[in-house]
Amino acid sequence: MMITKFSTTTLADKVEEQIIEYIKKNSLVPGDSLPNEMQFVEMYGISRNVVREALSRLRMLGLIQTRTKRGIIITEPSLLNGFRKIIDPHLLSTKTIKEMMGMRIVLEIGVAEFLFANINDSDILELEQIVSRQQAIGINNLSIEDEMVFHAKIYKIAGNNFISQFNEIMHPVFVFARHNYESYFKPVSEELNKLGEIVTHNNLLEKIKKRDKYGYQNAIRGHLKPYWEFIYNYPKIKIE
Amino acid sequence: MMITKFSTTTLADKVEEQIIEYIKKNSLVPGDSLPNEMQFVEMYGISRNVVREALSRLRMLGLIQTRTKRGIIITEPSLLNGFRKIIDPHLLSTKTIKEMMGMRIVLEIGVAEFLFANINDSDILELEQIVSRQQAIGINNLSIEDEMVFHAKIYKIAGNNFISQFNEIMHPVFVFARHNYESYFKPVSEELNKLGEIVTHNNLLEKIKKRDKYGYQNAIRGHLKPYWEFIYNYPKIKIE
DNA sequence: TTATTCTATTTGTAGGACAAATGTAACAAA
DNA sequence: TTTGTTACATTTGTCCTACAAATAGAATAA
Repeated sequence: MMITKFSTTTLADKVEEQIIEYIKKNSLVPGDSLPNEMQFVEMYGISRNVVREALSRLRMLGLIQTRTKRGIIITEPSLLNGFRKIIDPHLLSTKTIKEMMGMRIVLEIGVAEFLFANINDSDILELEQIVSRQQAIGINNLSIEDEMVFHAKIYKIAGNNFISQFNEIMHPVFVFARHNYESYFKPVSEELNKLGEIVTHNNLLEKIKKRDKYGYQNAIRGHLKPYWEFIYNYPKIKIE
Repeated sequence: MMITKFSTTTLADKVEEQIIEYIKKNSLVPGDSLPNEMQFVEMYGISRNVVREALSRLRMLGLIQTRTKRGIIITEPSLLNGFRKIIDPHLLSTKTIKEMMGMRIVLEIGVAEFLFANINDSDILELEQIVSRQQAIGINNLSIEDEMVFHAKIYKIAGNNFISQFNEIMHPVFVFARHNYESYFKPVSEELNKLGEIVTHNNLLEKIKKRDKYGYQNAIRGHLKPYWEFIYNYPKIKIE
């Protein structure tokens, strides 16, 4: 098998780069307008198709908006648009999925900083409602969507919209992973259960009520233990 | 001023969506090939230009590769390609920049989990070298690039490539912020200095050597205090 | 001054043409 | 038969022209 020649840069690739460069060079900010298509055609000596391909990409990323007659306007890009589009777990390697899980653990632990800085009594009330609803369902019947409600609320309290979005976008990866690698996750969960090491949302909530940040971070670590195991040990099955 | 009608979905938008849908519906994975351009033209009853615009976007995201005669092949997308392209700090609102800073704090705190799980003696040796080189330069002469070398190494030890990349991509935002909001950061730093609360890389390294995770997380919090201040207090200047 | 109409401009879409690359088949040579 | 070469057909990459749809701004009317 030949080594893949990956040097297939098209004109659209170059023009895309040039236009981004143009924005930076001229210190354009959201609200400013760009040259129109034909001007780019003349500037770079290429066909309108190519310009349109490049602009189409920037449009998708939310970097520009286009309107007839008005031309092209720069907008504040929605940072995670591209990310959202391509996160199809089926397309990700196990390595990448492990990295997503690592990201999840890091975010959950780190976000506790902001969680405990911001939380107030009414937040705790809402968390209690979520938890009691979930206890009614029963821990074993909890779907991953139910599971996520609690964590989404945590992120919301932490007050960082970007991180909330990020977590929401990664969510399908975890759903997929726990389904696709069920033969791994199931015995791990059972083992943890046997050892009495399952950490529930209620356990997390207890720490939150006590405003015990370190306790919470510890508990989160336990709560996400199956991911940790997966990252370090898959495909071997082993619990320390 | 009129309310912006944002419903300008073009055919390219729709076709892009359709093709992503096509991939999911048919459970295609990296290595599989897609219908060629003309087949999409017929499938959706549109012009080749539109198909090419849509494919051009997917190509940019790293979701597909195209080669003459061979057609279109699905590849594992590089998750952060789109993100990397649009992170131009000039285009970001202060709100978004604050969110990036929050992300930075969360990552640095959270990544300590993996840092302390993975670190070995040779890593510590390398960290010592980095720190002593930086001490030679002097803390006040440290450029933000120098500053970043230490943290990049931390992420590398933690062993999550995605997070490393993520941090690297966000880096210019911090460079920009500290430059653009210098009138805020400078007095904050001076105030911290007066209070003797500056946390250096050397301080961090001490905690690492003692394998003191909680101490490290605490120290990181201090190290990133200016960002924390910015998030909560900008444009007001205030240190608790 | 205000409301309406008209016009010119700009993006969105379609379709044709050809160049460049290359997988595949046909053929030739060992 | 196997291997190497050549020719062909297919597919992407680029360019071009044309027209529809939308609309900012000018011209006009009330």
